[in-house]
Amino acid sequence: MSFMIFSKTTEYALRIMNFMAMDEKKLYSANDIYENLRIPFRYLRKQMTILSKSGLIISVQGKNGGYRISKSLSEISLLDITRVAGDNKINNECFFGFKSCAFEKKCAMHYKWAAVRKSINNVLTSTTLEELKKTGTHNFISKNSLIFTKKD
Amino acid sequence: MSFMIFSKTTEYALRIMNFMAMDEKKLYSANDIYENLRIPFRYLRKQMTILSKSGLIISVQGKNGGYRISKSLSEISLLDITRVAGDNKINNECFFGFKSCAFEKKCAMHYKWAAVRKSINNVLTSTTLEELKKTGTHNFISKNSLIFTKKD
DNA sequence: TTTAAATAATACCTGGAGGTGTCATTTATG
DNA sequence: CATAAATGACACCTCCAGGTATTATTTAAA
Ligand code: SF4
Ligand code: SF4
Repeated sequence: MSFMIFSKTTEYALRIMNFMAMDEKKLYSANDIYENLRIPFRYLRKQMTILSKSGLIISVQGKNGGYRISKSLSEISLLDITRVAGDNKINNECFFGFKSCAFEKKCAMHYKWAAVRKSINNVLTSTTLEELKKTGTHNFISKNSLIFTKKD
Repeated sequence: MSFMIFSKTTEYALRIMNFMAMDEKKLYSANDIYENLRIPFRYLRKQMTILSKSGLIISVQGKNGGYRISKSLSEISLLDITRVAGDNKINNECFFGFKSCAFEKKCAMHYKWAAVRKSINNVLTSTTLEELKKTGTHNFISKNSLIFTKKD
């Protein structure tokens, strides 16, 4: 199952933050997010706690509690989000996955792959939630899908 | 542990093919490859069988047997190699990992990410083992490392 | 002050990628 | 033919990302 770039957890984090960016001042409950994104409820709860510990969102406990984006949308890049789910391995990595280069001279992939990595980093660094908010009509699955999974 | 592009198995396949490209006519035993790449021996054996079933290499059984690249180096692209280890998921995939798009209008990442995917595909499709062979001095770990792991 | 609605903490379960162990089969060579 | 050196087949183990289950804590509001 090779060739993925993001883990499922990272994808979840991206979807969640993108969804919450719809209204950056609103306090979203885990249930609100679940209803729209249908990420497995318990796992979603776990991720919300992690996101809040990361500082990207703040949590409010107790009745009518929930989560809110903690800073200006223009200050949150997609790279910031991908980083909370795991370590950004793409930066110091050889195309072949060698820990230290096996070759005396640079192989043909070295600079080509560096360029790929750079383009990924560029797009993740330069795209903010604010830009994302301006595009796309955010229906998520609630309108698109008639699949209703049970919460528990 | 997000952000990887290739699975370990795919990386192994790339290293193996790249190594065997040093001498495309030579019959390499699994042991030869192990001595140079130090991929866990039993797993390496398993992968060699898979590679040979894929048609990229042929296997010769019996004493003095081994493996040999099955066609011209210029006919084997890196994409061909990455494909044998798993399905090329990057092609039909949304940045957020949605199976079907959640939005009515394209989000800000849609075309940016398509460009990233395209650049990855370009480099994998256009780089062949032949090109790889021309660059890099192939020492692999045998010269670089003094770590000798036991085979069994 | 009691209740209900929310998050937090913690432990556990599961499937699959990566890795091992064992035996069977093939074939060159003495 | 007998042996040794190679690959093939197949079952098993291990670890961890992803997913569940349960109980504790916080707090608004009836
Ligand atoms: S030269 Fe090739 S093998 Fe060496 S680090 Fe760069 S990509 Fe990896
Ligand atoms: S528009 Fe955005 S959400 Fe929709 S498929 Fe493209 S990248 Fe995914």
